[in-house]
Amino acid sequence: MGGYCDRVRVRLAPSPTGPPHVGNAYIGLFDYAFARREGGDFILRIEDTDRERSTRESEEAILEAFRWVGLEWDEGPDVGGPYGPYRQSERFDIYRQYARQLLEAGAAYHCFCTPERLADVRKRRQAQGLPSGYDRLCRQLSEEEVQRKLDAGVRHTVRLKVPLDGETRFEDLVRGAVIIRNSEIDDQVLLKSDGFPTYHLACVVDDHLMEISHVIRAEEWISSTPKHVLLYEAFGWEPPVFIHMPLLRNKDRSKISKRKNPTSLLWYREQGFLPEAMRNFLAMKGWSLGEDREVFGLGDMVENFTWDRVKTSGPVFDLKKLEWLNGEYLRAMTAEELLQRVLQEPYTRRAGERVEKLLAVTRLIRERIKRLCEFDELTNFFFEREPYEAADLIPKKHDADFVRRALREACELLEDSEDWSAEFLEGTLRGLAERQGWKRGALYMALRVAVTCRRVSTPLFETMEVLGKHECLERLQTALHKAAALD
RNA sequence: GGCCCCAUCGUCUAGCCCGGUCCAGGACGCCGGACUCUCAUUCCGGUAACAGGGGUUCAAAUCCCCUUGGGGCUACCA
Repeated sequence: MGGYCDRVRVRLAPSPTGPPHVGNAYIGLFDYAFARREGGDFILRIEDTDRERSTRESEEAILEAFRWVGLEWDEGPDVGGPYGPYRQSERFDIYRQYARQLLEAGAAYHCFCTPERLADVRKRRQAQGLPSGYDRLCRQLSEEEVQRKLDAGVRHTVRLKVPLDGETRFEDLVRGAVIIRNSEIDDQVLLKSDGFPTYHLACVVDDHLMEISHVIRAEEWISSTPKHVLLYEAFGWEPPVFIHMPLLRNKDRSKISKRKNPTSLLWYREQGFLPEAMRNFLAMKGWSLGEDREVFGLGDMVENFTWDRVKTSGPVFDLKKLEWLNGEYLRAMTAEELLQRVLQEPYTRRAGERVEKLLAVTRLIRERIKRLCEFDELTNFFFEREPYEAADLIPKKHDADFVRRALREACELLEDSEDWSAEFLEGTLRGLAERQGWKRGALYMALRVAVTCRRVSTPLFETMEVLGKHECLERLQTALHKAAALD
């Protein structure tokens, strides 16, 4: 099956025209898994043939983000390799040379048509029910005419001479045979009028020169693949194996887009999704480990990777499941590990606090945090007193009077205590409730708001222990003052 | 419009390639319950699908065809 030798070589080829895209990471994950499984090479190639939109900043962000999700490539613009350069903008001479070769062999031709005429032709053909494309006007030009126009410096492109009849087919490894009549295929532009190659030329030339054995890419490329196959034929090269992964989808099933979904890896990172959760989640789109196991690592994927477990229907990108997965990984960590992850990005502005306190706090939010970016919001009251409504102190089915009594009694009871452990606090306060005939929940709620300034918080007694006696009593006093104004 | 790809619970999926073991399994979500100082975690339980129609066959989610639906491409963007 294709290839020049048995070695598996795959490539991920992003265009640096925007923020790092989840779709790229998705494909990269499969590149990586397959390459590692087969003991092959994983190459990163930057496809910056669009000089209008490509930027260096984007390229750097992409590399950084890919590293973040855990992709490791063997060859690429940053690490080098024997098939470089790995940035297409640095390979323009190569493409021009191969385009010339095609021209000389009569497999390609110069096209002098203007964009206006092209648009016009397209419209006309579509109205006639024909495949919209170029009408091949310049394909008939005589050699003399072509030469005259070239000498006159007329702007032109170079197009592939697609066979007028017959059909082109390729065998997609996961989808089977795809066959298309050549009459449906457009005479693809290979060299733009600015002399730059199009994706199609650059991609085929590079995949050949870099000895790529398997081209793994998204489904949206299926319809260009026959053009590529024709290009391989024109060059007399053997095409690689093609694999088209399904397209990630928005909720409405359209191709995933930033209008309807967060698509930038940067966003996921900022939000505090773990790279391991991200990988796991992406791997589940279109591939399954089997045995109903959904939580698995990259290593598991590599070890068990086969193409026959890849689905071809487009999966909806479902944040809910990602969040759940993220929680699974978060809860599997120790408080120490979790805190380390919070500090390293950092996801918090509390890095300067005492480590013991940070750790104690982390222990209390470990089962409550879904994304690392929630750390500060979840723990803010440990570090500062937050404003709250006095009315919040009143538990359901109780009144202001109850609050005042409860807080006063609690203060008196705790004021002289030496012990401030959670166990002690719980025992004492439970005793208070029992003696007074109060509902425990009500007493705790009043205290919770007084101490944490919130109605929803970490467990009361552990929280009080972390806060310490002094701070707790002061907060209780504050609450008492607030409650005094209540009626 | 033309061409191509796809089709199991709301969502991700197992099963399909190698028809019977599937009145279709798991997970997320949702709903209910247990636990409980709130929230969360955890644990139980429930909800819910083979798009439709024809074939082939003793037997079809599984094979074939059609229809319908969804998606992609249709650029001198990738």
